[in-house]
Amino acid sequence: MAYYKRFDYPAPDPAILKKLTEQQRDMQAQIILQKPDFDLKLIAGCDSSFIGEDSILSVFVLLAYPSMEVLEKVWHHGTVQLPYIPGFLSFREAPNVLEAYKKLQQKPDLIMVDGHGISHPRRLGIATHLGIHLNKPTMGVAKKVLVGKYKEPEITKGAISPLVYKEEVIANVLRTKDNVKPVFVSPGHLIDQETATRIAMECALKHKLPEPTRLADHYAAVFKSEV
DNA sequence: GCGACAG
DNA sequence: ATCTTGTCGC
Repeated sequence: MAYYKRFDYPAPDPAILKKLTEQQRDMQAQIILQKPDFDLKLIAGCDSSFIGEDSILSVFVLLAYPSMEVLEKVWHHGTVQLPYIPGFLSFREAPNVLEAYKKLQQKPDLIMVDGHGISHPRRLGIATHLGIHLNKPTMGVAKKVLVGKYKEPEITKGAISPLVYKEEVIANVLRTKDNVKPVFVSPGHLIDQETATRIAMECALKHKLPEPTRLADHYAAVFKSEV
């Protein structure tokens, strides 16, 4: 059996990959990046963790903005159908994430996703993917770069540096805490780069990760013991 | 051909 | 993502 590069995963069926890329092409045409029209009151944080090789646990935490008070936390446990392949993360995780989203009693004005938005080879990171499926403003906060080049931002909190890919700014490298590695903030859908960056900074209290994704990550670990 | 590669 | 020990700093 063919294996994908250095990963020990079976290579995806070429026919499946073709369908995925075609789907991405269609989604590409729908990405809207502009000043959001919402009056931000509710913001959600989203994150997934794995239990074994194909068992996934997705979590949503709903917070009041700007108080950052936790209002709801929901999760969904399921099975993934595809291996992790850089650039195709959303096809592996989004189905389960969408199931978790359905369990929220109240829907947020904006979703902050653990991962990239448009800072992706085809501008379709998981934050963008989810935004299009839900027709909801989304933004991505990633811990590591996927594509693009950047200069290290100043070492002080609040410093930003553009992430450039093919002559285009696709994210802001944002220092959310002094002397700590920066995060990569990019718009997902129905929001613009400036607003996404401002909100990420406003939600960064005492930690590197903004509260929404930090708490989603935290509760993912907590709920894991309940599965 | 050689690295790089979200979670 | 996950597997893992000690270690540095607020």
